[in-house]
Amino acid sequence: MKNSLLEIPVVTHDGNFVARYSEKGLAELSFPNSRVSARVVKKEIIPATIRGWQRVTEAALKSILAGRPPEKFPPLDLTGTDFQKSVWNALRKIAFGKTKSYGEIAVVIGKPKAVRAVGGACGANPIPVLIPCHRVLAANKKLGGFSGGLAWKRVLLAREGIGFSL
DNA sequence: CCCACAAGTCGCT
DNA sequence: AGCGACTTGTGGG
Repeated sequence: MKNSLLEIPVVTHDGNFVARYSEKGLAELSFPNSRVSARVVKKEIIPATIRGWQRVTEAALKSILAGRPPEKFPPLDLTGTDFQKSVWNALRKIAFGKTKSYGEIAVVIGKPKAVRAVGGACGANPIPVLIPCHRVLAANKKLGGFSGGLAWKRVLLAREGIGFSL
């Protein structure tokens, strides 16, 4: 299943993100951090279904980067443990422009003491931005960390008009 | 204020 | 089995 992932660049004003699709939907998304050798798959071999998802993904991504809530999300093909899926699911419920702390997420999934585990699951989030791991701040509204690069977390929060401490 | 530590869970070595 | 990771609350200097 992993081998059949289709890699497609998503061009935005902030650089080229890379989306990876499985037969079930969007499986991964990465920041334009390292200028990945834009290994573009020939359009002809991209199934129409995936081209449709790509269009939605691109629109959603651009909306968020422009500070607007996305209208639609592509189907997501999440791979992970039950614990991680619970966390990611909780993350998707955070309203645009709102934030939650790692501790609050832990409570939502019914394991109030698993705050640290939540951090780990967020770090393992395969689809940043669409699954708003950046809307999760530490307890005192401080930034905490971010696997995609702290700079991105700040940019994303700023675009959504979210305030935070340092 | 800064440092150390423990706790719940996952993934890599 | 051990350790680090997008944490947090507590305790001591």
